[in-house]
Amino acid sequence: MSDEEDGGENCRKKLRLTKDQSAILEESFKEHNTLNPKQKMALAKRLGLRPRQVEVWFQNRRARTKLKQTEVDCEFLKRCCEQLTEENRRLQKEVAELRALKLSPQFYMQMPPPTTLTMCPSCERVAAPPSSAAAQPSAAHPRPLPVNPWVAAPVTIRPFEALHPRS
DNA sequence: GGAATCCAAGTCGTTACATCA
DNA sequence: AGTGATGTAACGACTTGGATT
Repeated sequence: MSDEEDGGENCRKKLRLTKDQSAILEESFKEHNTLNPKQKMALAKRLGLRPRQVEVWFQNRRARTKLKQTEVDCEFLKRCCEQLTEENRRLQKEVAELRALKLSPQFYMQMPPPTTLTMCPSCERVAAPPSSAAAQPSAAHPRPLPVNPWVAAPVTIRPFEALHPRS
């Protein structure tokens, strides 16, 4: 039931390529997503199509591949945004808690142990962490998101005594 | 500079399929 | 269960405009 090659002078629309034709085109597209004129002619001959049809198929395929990839990227960025929003919320909360602690120095001793940066609550200087590895992502705390320069790493403030030990 | 060619982007018309009354 | 109307995604083809040769 093939209406292939009706050969009319004004070969109007010929919709729906056969499964075999589509498969061969897909296979060829996987190898190279653009065709030079020689490849186009050869492929058209092999498929029993006009070179123009092969050309159009490749143009459409590129466009639709790009569209699909854009959708995937968009979805990924959406998830990144959600994660960053959540991290931002968490950090804001942490900052608020630390500010509250700063106003109540008697609670310094009850703070959890430091993990990353150290800061003197009086002079507000940040000291280098005991080990630089502590500031790096680890297997236990991977950072699956792409690097985002606008997102600061979590900050942990050390108690006053840690920066100004009594001799 | 103008013609020819290629490609991306946007669009249109058709087809296949799913859903519903 | 069969059927026609409707909506929608996929697809082939076309048009247009920019870039390149």
